[in-house]
Amino acid sequence: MTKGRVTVIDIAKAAGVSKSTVSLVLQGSSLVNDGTRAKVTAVMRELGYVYNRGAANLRQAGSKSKIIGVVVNDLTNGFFAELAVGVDVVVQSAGFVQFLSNTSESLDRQREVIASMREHGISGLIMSPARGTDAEDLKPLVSAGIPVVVAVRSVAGAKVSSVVSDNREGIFAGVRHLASLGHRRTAFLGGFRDTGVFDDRLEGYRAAVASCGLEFDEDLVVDAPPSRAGGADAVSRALSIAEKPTAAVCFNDAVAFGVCDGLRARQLEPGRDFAVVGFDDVIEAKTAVPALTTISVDPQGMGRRAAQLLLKQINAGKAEAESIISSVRLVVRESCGAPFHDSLGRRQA
Amino acid sequence: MTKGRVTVIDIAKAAGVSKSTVSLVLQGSSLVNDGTRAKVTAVMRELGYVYNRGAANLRQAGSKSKIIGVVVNDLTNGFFAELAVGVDVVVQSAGFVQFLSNTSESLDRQREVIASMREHGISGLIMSPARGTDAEDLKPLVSAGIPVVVAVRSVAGAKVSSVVSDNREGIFAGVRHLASLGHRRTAFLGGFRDTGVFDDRLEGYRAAVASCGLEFDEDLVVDAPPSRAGGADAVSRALSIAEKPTAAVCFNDAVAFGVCDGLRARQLEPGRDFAVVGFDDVIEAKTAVPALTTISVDPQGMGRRAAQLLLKQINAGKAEAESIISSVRLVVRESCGAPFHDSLGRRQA
DNA sequence: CTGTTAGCGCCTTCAG
DNA sequence: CTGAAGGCGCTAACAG
Repeated sequence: MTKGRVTVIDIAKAAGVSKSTVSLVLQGSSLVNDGTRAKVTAVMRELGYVYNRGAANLRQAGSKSKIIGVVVNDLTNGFFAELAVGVDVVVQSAGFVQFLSNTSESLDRQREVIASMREHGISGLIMSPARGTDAEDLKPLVSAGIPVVVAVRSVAGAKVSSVVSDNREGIFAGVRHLASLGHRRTAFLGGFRDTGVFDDRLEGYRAAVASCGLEFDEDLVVDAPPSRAGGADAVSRALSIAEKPTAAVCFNDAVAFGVCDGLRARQLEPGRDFAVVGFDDVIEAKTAVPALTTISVDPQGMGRRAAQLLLKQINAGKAEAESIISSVRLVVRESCGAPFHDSLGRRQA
Repeated sequence: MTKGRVTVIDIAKAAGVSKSTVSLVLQGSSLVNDGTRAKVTAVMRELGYVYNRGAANLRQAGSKSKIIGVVVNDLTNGFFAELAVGVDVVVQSAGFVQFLSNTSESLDRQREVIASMREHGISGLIMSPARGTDAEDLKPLVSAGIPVVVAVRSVAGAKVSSVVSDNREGIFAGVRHLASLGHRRTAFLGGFRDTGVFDDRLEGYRAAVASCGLEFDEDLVVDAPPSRAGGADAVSRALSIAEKPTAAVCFNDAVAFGVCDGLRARQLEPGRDFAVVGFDDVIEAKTAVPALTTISVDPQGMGRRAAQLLLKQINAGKAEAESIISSVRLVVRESCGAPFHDSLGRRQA
């Protein structure tokens, strides 16, 4: 049974037709007699034939491999896992399969996996780039005519399509929401300063502060790793300054959770003693009993959109880069309350 | 620059050697002059040559495609995302790439992706099977000589290797831990009854109850979807019975979080008014300020082990199925306390 | 509608 | 150490 692979020739012989006929059946061509087709498919099933895409792909001039590469900076982060799932959904239903690799924010690793993917002849690439990714890194891809879509994080100067969320607007809305509840000192917590996403969100923060007639205070911007631990750290630093904030918008939900941890460690109840707004809506937030008000982006949706964009470009042969800014939504959870605070972060009345 | 693909012929011509020489260089053969090798590699870089694995693979009799398939039932679940990352780590460092697909527990989808992967000539498959996966589903793979490793969930009757955690022992330890703290009525919450994992864990529960000289009460076993919402539901059902439990071991961490949600909704503080033990250690638990005592399994570690096992089998050509039972660890978090309770779940003293 | 004839890009003899 | 053939499994023209 394991006597070498079953090929079109085998099934042609067994079905008493020629290989070309088999090939036509394989491609669902209408040029073949229904009876013949039935017989051929029957034989294929019987012999346990499996199509060899590698060979087909080799023959077919171009490189329509039906495989698309997906590179993610941190699959361990629920947000990116959801993104990958979103991509997978449309990729799968389009008859493609996805190479998925995790870079753990390592540029070297990213280079390696992209190289490896190229060797396998991917017909397109979707990536949420590792921090520090340069337009130069994508250069070889685009000059080889491989469509690329970057997601979540954009790569400055790269002539590729992108799907990013409306970072500026999200934070803007969050800060204004808090301001409308009476908060006059809202901190911006978490995130790495060397990223475009941080820049965009910080810009939203500044804009909102300005538009509310408040004063921008550099001390209220506390960078930290975008993790739960980072959030706990950030809030403790934020609360150690003279004029304490009474609320915070967080770089992402992981940070927000960490901020809650940090608050509780100081006997402050998030949502009651200190208002917290998260960003990104990772898994926990979705499946949870409401805990935080969040600026919600739909990672699966972004993944789907990125994949659709990529497929469009693959099918179109060649199209210029296109950018999608995925809109965000402020989700106010009733249960987290919206207290007014004094300048020490204590609840008023 | 996009004038068709650069092939070995192109680079041979440009370097003034024959294609075979180039081929030898590609495989790092020692049969080639150092000077020649240098020149060839230089030309390769210059012309932007990319190795075509598809073609190589086609020629090389067998099907050592350097790609391994990974099928996961729910990538959205941090546990499985970690598993995939673990697999990726060793797969990548072995020079393979991974096809990763998500089945969302759909058997149809699972069949499709496996078929698709076969067409692409995967040299091995790692899967955490969708619920209801049958030994029959894996039959074609094994009879085609493709090594398969199932992870997390075993498939009864399938002659494939597996890497599962010690479910029985984990729950056993959890229940005994609670008993040692004085809990005499510990519930077992969450999980689907139609899975082998549930069976194993339930068996551990029964064994522990017996070994502690307690009475087994069917009412204390509450099945529910292994999600946060399921956990909230399960605990509310568990607390609605006459003789209330004072503690619970949970099917997994998602359930445990849900249980905490449910407790808080009833003004009970988890860890103080009701002891909760989680299982699986998904991301939240690891990055969190300690919240729960958990029965900890290391999903990345399982992924790594599964991948190593698979690679071993791939390299060995053929080996019989091998099973690894990944040990678990009871992690007691100080901060969650270990209170004694009365039969109403109220804290004593 | 079906059979024949060439290769896709690469790797493996097998001689030079 | 290098060059010349042949073929992996499949598809793309053409003939029949």
